[in-house]
Parts: sequence; C-alpha cells; structure tokens
Amino acid sequence: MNLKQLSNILGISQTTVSRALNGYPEVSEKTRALVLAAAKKHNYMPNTKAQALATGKSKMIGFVLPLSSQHEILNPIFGDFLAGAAQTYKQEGYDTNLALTDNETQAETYRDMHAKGSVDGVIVQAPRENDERVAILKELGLPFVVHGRATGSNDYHYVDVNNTHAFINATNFLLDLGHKRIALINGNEELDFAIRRNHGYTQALKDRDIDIDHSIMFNSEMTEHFGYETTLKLLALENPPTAAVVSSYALAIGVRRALGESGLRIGKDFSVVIHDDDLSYLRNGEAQPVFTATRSSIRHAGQLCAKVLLDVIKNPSQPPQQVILEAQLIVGSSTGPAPT
Amino acid sequence: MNLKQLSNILGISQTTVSRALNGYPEVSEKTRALVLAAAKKHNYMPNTKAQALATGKSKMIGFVLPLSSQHEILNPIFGDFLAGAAQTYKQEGYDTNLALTDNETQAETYRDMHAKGSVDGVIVQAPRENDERVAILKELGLPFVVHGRATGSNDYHYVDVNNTHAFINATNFLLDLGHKRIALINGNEELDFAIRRNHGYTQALKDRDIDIDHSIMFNSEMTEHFGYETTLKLLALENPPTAAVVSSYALAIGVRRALGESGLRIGKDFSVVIHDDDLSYLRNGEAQPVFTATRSSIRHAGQLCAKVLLDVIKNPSQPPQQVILEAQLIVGSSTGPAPT
DNA sequence: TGAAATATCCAAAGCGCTTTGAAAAGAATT
DNA sequence: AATTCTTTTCAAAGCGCTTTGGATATTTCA
Repeated sequence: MNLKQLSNILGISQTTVSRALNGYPEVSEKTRALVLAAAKKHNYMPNTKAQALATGKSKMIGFVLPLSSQHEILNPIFGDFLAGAAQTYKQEGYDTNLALTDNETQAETYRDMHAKGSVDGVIVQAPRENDERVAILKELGLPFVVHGRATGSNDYHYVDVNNTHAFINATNFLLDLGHKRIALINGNEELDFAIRRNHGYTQALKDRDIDIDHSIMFNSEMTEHFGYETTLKLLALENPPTAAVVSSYALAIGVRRALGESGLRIGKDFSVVIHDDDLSYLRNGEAQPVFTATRSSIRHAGQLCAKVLLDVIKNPSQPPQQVILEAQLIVGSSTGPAPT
Repeated sequence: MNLKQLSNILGISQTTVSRALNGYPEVSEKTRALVLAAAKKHNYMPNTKAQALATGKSKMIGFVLPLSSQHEILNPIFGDFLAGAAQTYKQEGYDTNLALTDNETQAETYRDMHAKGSVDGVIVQAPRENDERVAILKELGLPFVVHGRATGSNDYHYVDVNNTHAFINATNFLLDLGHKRIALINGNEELDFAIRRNHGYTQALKDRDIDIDHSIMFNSEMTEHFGYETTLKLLALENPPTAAVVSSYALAIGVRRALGESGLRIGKDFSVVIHDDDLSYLRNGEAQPVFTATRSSIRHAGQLCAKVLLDVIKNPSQPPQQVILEAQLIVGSSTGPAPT
C-alpha cells in the first residue's frame, strides 16, 4: 500500500492525503478524519526512503561502533547508552543507524555516512585527546554531539560526567576512612575520561599532601581480568595499598575475585570504591548498593545526548550545549575504616 | 556531490556513470576508470535513500530491541551478537537499523518496519513459546531468521545453540565429580533456551536415577543479584546442594559473591558450571577459563544468523536453514570433587 | 448580489538514483 | 565500401513521497 493507492481508494489527490497525514492545516477536519481512518484500515505507512528523498531529511541518527577495540566499546555501556538515546529519538520519529568499522577508518565512516546522506546527525563516543572526529564533523557540517569530551578544542556540543570531581570524591571518601595508601585502577589512558579520573585521584591525594605513587596507578582496558591481575600485583607489593579506586564495575568484579582468593575480606581488609555507570544489566546491587560508588546513569546520559542532538539538528547554528553531570556518591559494603 | 553533478563534471551521462560505478559490463574499462577516479576525487557516494527507492531494496537489516524487559535483552549478549551480525552485513553492503519498542508492541514494530519499507530482513531475538513474531513475519513475507528457536512450528530459518545438550554435559560433568545434589539457576522460563536448559539438566539427572528436586531449580532474570540471592537461599537449606549449573556468567558472579560471603571456596566447597556466551567484554578468564563452562560464542552466532539472513534475502523461497551449534565444555577452576 | 477573501483541493515538478529502450559509434564480415 | 553485429553511450521514465503554485469551492463583506 502506497500513497497513490490510498488516494485512489479515497478518491482524493495524493497531495491532500499527504497533507492530511502530516497534519497540515489546509485540509478540512472531515477529510482528515477520512484519510486517517483509511490509512489505519489499510495499515498504510509512508515509505521512509521516499519521504527522506523528498524532504532531504533522513530521520536517522548514526552511531559508529569501532570493532577492533572490543573491550572499550562493545560493552554493556554501549547497550545502555544506546537504549537511552534511541528511546529519545524514537519519540521524535527518528531511527537509529548502526555502522561498524575498524578503529582506523572510524573518521572515514562519518564522512561516508554524510556523503551517502544516511543520517541527519551522529553521536561520537569515547573521545580521545584532540579527537580527529570532531574536526571532520565540523568540516562536514554534520550535526553531532560528543558523549564525553575531546580535550583540545571546546566549541562543540557534549554531555559528560564530571569525572574529575567524581574521583576526587571517591578518593576523599577513602582518605576520610583513614586509608593512606590508595591504588587506582583505571581505563585506557588515551581516553579522555580516564585522564580526568587520573587527575581527580591525584588531585585529592595532593590536597592532603600525600605523595603520588605511580606504581599503584594502573591504566588499561577495563576488563574483569585486568582488575584481577592488577589486584594480585598490588597485594604482592611489599607495602600493599589498603584500598583502591576502580573505574568500572567490571574491573571491580576482578578485584573482588583476587581479594577473595587471597583471603581478604572486601570492605574490611581492603576497601574499594568504584565508578558505577548504573547499567541495567550489571547492577551494582538492587535496593542496597554492593560497592561504594560514584554513580551516574549511562542511560540517562544517552537520553541527554539524544535530546541535545535533536535540538542541534533542528537549529544547527546555536552556541555549544555542554552538559556536565555530577555523579552521586553511594555507600555500599565495599568500604570500611583502614585496617590498623 | 550527486550523480548529476558528477556526470556533468565528467561530461558523461548519468546512466553511464551509474553503470560504471555499479560494475555493469556495458561500459568500457577506460570510462570506468575515469568515473571511478572522479568519484573518489570528489568523494562521491550514491545517496542511499535514492538508491533504495530506485531499486526497491533498502539494504538494511532490522533489529528490534524491547525496552521494558531490560535485563533479558539489553545486556552484553545483545552487543556482542549485534557486532557479529553487523560485521557480516557490512561486508555485503548492508546497514543495521535499530528499533526500540516496549514488549507489547514488539510484533507491531515488525509490521511497521515492513510497511515503511525500511528493512530488507530482520532478526528475531529471544524467542518464546509459539512466538507470535514468527507468524507475523511469515504473513508479511519479510525475510527473517530467528536467533534461538520458537517452540511450536518448525518451518523457519534459525541459528541456535544446542542448549539441551550443553546442559546435559554440564550436569554430567558435575555428576562425574561425585556431586549428588546439584542446583540449577536458569533464565526466565518463558524463554525457549531456558526451557531447553531445564530439560537438559533434568534429563541428565534422570539418566542417573536421581530424583528431580524442584526446590533447587530456579528460573528468573539472569542478573548478578538473582544469582546472589538464589545462592544464599540454597546455602540456607537444611540439605544444601554441593554444586550448581548456572545459565550465565552474570549469574555466576552473584553466585561467587554469595559463596565468598558465606566463607565457601568455589571449586572446593561448592562447584559451579556456567554457560559461557564468550562475550568480548565479560570474558570468562583469558588463557585459562575461570569458571568451568559450556562455551558458545554469541558473536559467532551473530555472524551465522547474518549469513543465513543475507542468503534468505537473496533467495527467499528456500527450505529452512537451521543451524545448531554445539557448545564446548571447558574446564576452569570453579569445579572439583564433591566434598565428603 | 457581486467582489473579495478564505478555505479546500489538486496537477505537476522534483528529490537522486536505477533501468529500459533506443541511438551512436566501432568492429567485423562480406 | 556496404552491411551486419557489437560495443558503448544516452534520454527519459519511474521509485513513493513532499511541496509549490494554481484552481476551485465556500464564505464573508460591502
């Protein structure tokens, strides 16, 4: 069933049917009702391709998924973020288009998407220092918003968590419990959020005149395995830390495993504060949090990103919208006073 | 840059340019080379919408994500599956279209996608008993393949793991270690795979003349929390089991937490065999598996589903392609002889 | 009642591509 | 050299929609 057929059935021109469907005022309420009823009856829906071609808007938002760096992106974070974002798009009639690439051709993918006219806007994930994607998207004039921040320029739209502040808080929380030697287990240090978390951690220590010990600061892929291995290393030190700030729930699972195998009780012999993205699948407890954490819902971030992007699509030449979310400190059972 | 502009630049008709680009034989190699060079130079890519409209093929595969049932779908499994599938599509020039819906209108969403002409085929996830989606898609004539199986009819394309066999193996492994009382912690019992796993488990017990005790069989959402709670319940029984077969890694993390808090050593005091989807993000160990598991890569399943779907799109009226994958039993450190 | 204003509708063009059917050019055959 | 057969190219139609500009019907006002 297409427009032509529907208008034939109704004995009305395509123009009028189209207008009736799209809510234009120059059509009487009587015929509009007729049209709407017929459309529903015959289950008519406008062909999106034809619509896109005629209007010049594709009504699609693009996501680019890098394939090679599996751990960083292809993770539960992505799913939750996407769910939040897509949900928001949907309300405005936008669809979601996924494009996979290897890391090298990622920027190229944005260029292609634009050339092919398949999206009206895109979201940039996991920005790095001076991320080239930002430059390219600006050059193309394709609306975009960054989830996170790309250190370097600052004139673009983004939604980010205040990572620095979150990790200052996390570290302070442990310091207040009397911990003096606190490790950091963090994400890959090319990524902006990891850099900021490193900063927050060191900042908090400096503020209490505690020397930074780089041998208990770790940056890598945020896997369970890395959390596990790192914790074993830490415990094997001659002067092991009594606590750690850990950048994700997945890492923390590895930390807990290592502690368990070493016979240490979490929250008693060793304290852990994590950053909790509040993933719907991997919840940090239900009513009661398990790990003490700085929590910030990634799904909510997805919703905000989407909202901003839709706004930017509507009105492209507006000043940068920059949203900073504050993580909330929640206390679980993974922290306790420093052992004496 | 569009076809018209490009052909103007070249001084060649649109027809010839289009043919040159699409590899048709009725164009000389000389002009083809010219066209290709110019296209690359001006970064020309055909507008997908126009192409789709002209050809009647959208070159898009649809995924429907139910929103309300967060745990079951919006999880790492989905990400990995999608990555595998999308990777395969991409090789054939297909894009991925994501549609979110609440659970109730899920079938409706497939209908809409088809009416709007936005996809050439779809994948059905997490089938239930006599899943209505299968019926609808057949009625629409929209190519589809099911990931998993929808008990009931059997004349459709699917890719599935041999869940029954996997759980027979898992249970037997524990039985061989001398465990007599083995719990089952499994997914929601409306889902086909959970039903089959239940069958496999009971089958193995029956084969050894062990009575089925429904009070140590659990079906629900496969969350860490459910794993944790269930294990605490099991340990509180007057006659607690000495082992469990667990349907996912996430569940098993909860099981391990409960064991740890109860002072039980996993693989010594209590054995656990899991089903491991080999997720790229949540790996069950690296070189050495942590949990003893029946492993079957969900990403691989995604690739296979995609391959089948592309094949079906090309040749819609073929006999059902039905792929059954066998899970591989891998031995980790979560299992040991039954305590005496 | 007639002119002006307004409300309703429609025919046709155009979005950027593919593809048919025909024409032009070149090669092969007599 | 004239004819036939291939190869190469092109003009134009069509995919299903939106939208412009104009036509027709209806209402309003003098």
